[in-house]
Amino acid sequence: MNDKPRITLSEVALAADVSPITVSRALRNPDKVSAEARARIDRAIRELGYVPNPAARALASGRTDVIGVVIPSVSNNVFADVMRGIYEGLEGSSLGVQLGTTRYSPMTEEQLIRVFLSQRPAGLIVAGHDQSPAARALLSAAACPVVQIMEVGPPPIDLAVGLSHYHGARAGVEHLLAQGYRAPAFLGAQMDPRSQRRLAGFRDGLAAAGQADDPVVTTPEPSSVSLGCRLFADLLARRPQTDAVLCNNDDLAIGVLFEAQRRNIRVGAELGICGFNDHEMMSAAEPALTSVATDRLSMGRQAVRMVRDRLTGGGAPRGHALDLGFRLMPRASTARGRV
Amino acid sequence: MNDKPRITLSEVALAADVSPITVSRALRNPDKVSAEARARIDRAIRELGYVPNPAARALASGRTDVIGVVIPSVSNNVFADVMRGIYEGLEGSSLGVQLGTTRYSPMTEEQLIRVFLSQRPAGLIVAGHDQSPAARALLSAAACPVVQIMEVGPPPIDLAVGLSHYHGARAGVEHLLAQGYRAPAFLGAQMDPRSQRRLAGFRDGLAAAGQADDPVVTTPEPSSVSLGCRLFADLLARRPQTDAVLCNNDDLAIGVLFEAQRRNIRVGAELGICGFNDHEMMSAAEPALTSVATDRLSMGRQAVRMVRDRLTGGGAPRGHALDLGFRLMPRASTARGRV
DNA sequence: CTGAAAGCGCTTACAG
DNA sequence: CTGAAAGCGCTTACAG
Repeated sequence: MNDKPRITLSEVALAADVSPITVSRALRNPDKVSAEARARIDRAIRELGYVPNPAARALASGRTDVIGVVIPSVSNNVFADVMRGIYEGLEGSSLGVQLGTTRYSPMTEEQLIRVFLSQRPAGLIVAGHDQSPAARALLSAAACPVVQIMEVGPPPIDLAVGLSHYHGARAGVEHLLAQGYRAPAFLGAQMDPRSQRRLAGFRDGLAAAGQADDPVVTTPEPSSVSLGCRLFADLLARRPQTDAVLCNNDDLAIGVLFEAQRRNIRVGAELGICGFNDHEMMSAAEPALTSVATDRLSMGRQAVRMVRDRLTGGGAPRGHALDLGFRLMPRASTARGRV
Repeated sequence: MNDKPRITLSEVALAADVSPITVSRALRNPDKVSAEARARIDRAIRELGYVPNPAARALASGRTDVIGVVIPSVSNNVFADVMRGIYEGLEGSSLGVQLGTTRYSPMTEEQLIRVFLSQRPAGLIVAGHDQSPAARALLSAAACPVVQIMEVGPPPIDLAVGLSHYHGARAGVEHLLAQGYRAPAFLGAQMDPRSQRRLAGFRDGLAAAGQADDPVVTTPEPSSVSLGCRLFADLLARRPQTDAVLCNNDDLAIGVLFEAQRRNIRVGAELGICGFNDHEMMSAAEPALTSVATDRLSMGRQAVRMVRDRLTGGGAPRGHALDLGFRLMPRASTARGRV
């Protein structure tokens, strides 16, 4: 591995016959440098293949061109979508991403926030509102914009973008009841704070409709299609009269669909299924599955936009929360009348 | 946003009554510092809440504690799994991840590699073997370990871990033929280099069995379940005698399953379906779907391990490629005899 | 529009 | 086992 000596800003300056400061300026505020100087500098940069050293820049300026992103997991397709939105939002900027995953542990999250903040990032994007008190204190005192994503409702530490999971789930259960299902149940995995809020929405929706029992099957295990099969089997064993399920997310809903098919239960007519997030596969399924649609992509995009707006001087004031809402997508899986 | 002045190494040194160098050493090689000094330093660090400045460290040492990861996309669940493996492999180290996505563009990939390399990362993990010539040149000259993931076969630039997509797909089509299907077809989306290799494996497998026609439907669009439905519909319109499909990946296979159900085609008996990767949902589906299993998680883990081993002095020699293999998982969707 | 000086917070050899 | 000196490659005020 050869360590070819890097080209530095001073060498560019020498080649362009200006001072290093002027090169630095040409890189950051090109319009504050004369056109002639700029031309010579650009040429020198190109010919020498100069690439700025971000560590030196960060040390000298006390800032970094990196947005820290702290999420529970990358292999959860909800966060995968959010990440894609973040990358899309970053396009055209020189900002990079430093990604950390908490595996749903507030301790790990706090540790990551501490480390990320110590690098003086350009901004921080963190999932949810349930940080540890110490983490919240760090974020409140942060010298950069902080965006809490996924959820709105609790007052943001700085900025927030997301939706109300409580109301999304409540809309789901209300839809099931409106379709004429009498004994809806809730299936949940992972049970992170957003899932808890969805469960609360489900319970309140049921209670408002005068339903007394509490038909809920949850597990802390990470969500999956096969888990959906298992949870549904458990549910039927414990509460055979169940005629509809609101699933914590779409994976579980697909699992319920498969398990119902295995048992020759007619989905729609005999069993209503509603998912959450409206993953692309929901509308492709047979029968098509009802879900509560969320816009993970724009969640990521908007989070980056909020950081970028702050960086360019403007941006929303501290305390601003952007509610992206949700949309119930009724499909054949909750069409009780039909068939 | 208050900019509270950071604690520096010198302040820790002052508090611990040693020189800054000793603090630095205690941080990097604790066993080269006396136990007493170490105790005082640890205490000072804790009490002052000192966090090292990575930019200063990077500038002074010419190195960074970050592994650059360059992949096509984060919202593809194959890469999501790989990323999780990478994070698992990182546990217990102080290394971070800088993630870049190429959106399947070799130009963007080259640009990312250039930028990442300019930051002198601890290592670089890049997807595939199809970098631009300029990118290959950069990687060959890199001062850090470079691991090409996803695939083995082409000689690695430095290190590689993956599997042969050609042989995986070939095993898939051979299985379909062995099960007695007469007219298998190939369905492909995205068609990145790995997909192309799978297609080649399919074609060679067919040809070896004496099949003359070339039943292939592909699209450059990103893969999805609904795309699987559409491609299968196209395929049936163009080649009604098709009695089995080898899908480029599991999303498409699930789409084929749903579309077959919609058309009352009996999966298994009338139509064989084989996916690729063996996503968790394949075994949960009804009927369970055959797939070629790949181990994305250990791909990520092993890639990190290779970097870490190099960093600690040892590690595999340049040119080493680790073949993780694949495993055909025969299930009901290709059980032609049954039903 | 341009530049000389100082400094960001560490680590690297080199001594002892 | 410990430390004094120099320097990594930039940017920040401050002048002019």
